[in-house]
Amino acid sequence: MMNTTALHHKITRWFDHHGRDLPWRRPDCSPWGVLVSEVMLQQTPVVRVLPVWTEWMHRWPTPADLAQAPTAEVLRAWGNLGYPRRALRLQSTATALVERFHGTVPADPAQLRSLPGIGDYTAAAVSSFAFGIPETVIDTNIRRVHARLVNGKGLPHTSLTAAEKRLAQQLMPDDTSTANQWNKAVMELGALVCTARSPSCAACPVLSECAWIAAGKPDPDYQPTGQAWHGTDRQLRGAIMGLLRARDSVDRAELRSAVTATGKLGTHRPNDSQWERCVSGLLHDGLIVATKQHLTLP
DNA sequence: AACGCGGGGTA
DNA sequence: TACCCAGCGTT
Repeated sequence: MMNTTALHHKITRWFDHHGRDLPWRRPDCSPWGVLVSEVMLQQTPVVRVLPVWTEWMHRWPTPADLAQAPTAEVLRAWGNLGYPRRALRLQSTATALVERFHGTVPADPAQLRSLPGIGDYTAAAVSSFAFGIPETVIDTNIRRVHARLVNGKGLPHTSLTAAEKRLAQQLMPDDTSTANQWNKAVMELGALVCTARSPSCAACPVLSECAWIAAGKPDPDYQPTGQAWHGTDRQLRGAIMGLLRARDSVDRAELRSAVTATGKLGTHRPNDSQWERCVSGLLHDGLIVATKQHLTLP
């Protein structure tokens, strides 16, 4: 293992000067605000989350506020962040916080992990960022920095390995305050400098320690297979949700023409089975509800 | 371990 | 066009 103390110093110092001033990082942001930001940031970039988070925290500043909100309004406020099941789970988490934690956010990662939509990453992130508990945080940015800096790989493997977890724990500073700064700093380094596509190695504070640089920046071991979009169920589900966010309801007989008229499907024309599969899937997920004649948000 | 799940910005 | 993004839950 390399000299980790030098890495800690260089990367946290870099963060002090170059870290972004994001609202959920400010000292006056509540743990609830941190939790909301982390859920919104699950697979959605910072720039798209910013305006939605700001409006969200204005409307529902505490878990109790969100728990009491109409779910249809919650889904509309979620807007086009994507993966709207996250919004349902966030409201369910708000209810659980009221019922099980007196309306507060627990600091214990195991208790956080028990909440709907809170996985290993989000539990560790909230525990560290909101409460200063030095949990080992591992997100896609941190994995990529570790893969390059320590292992000399172009990108980490698709799935998180036990070896990666051990490495992340070994790299954690012993000092609590430094450990929490390290979590934020490595994540930010991955987001701003050590990016997936075209990293800005000239701006990197640990360029001279980087195993990937030393190895001649080899290409990733594997070929990423991107998600399809055009014609998929996700596209159609998203188009149906987009229509219902803009309307009170839609007549079931007019669903196809109304969704098609939004233009969100491009040239794709779903067949009967795809329409049926997507509508029943949205019903099953609780993202829409059906009366005899209409579909609406919950 | 692999898959389904949104949507938009970027190279 | 393909890839990427502060992942999670299910199979």
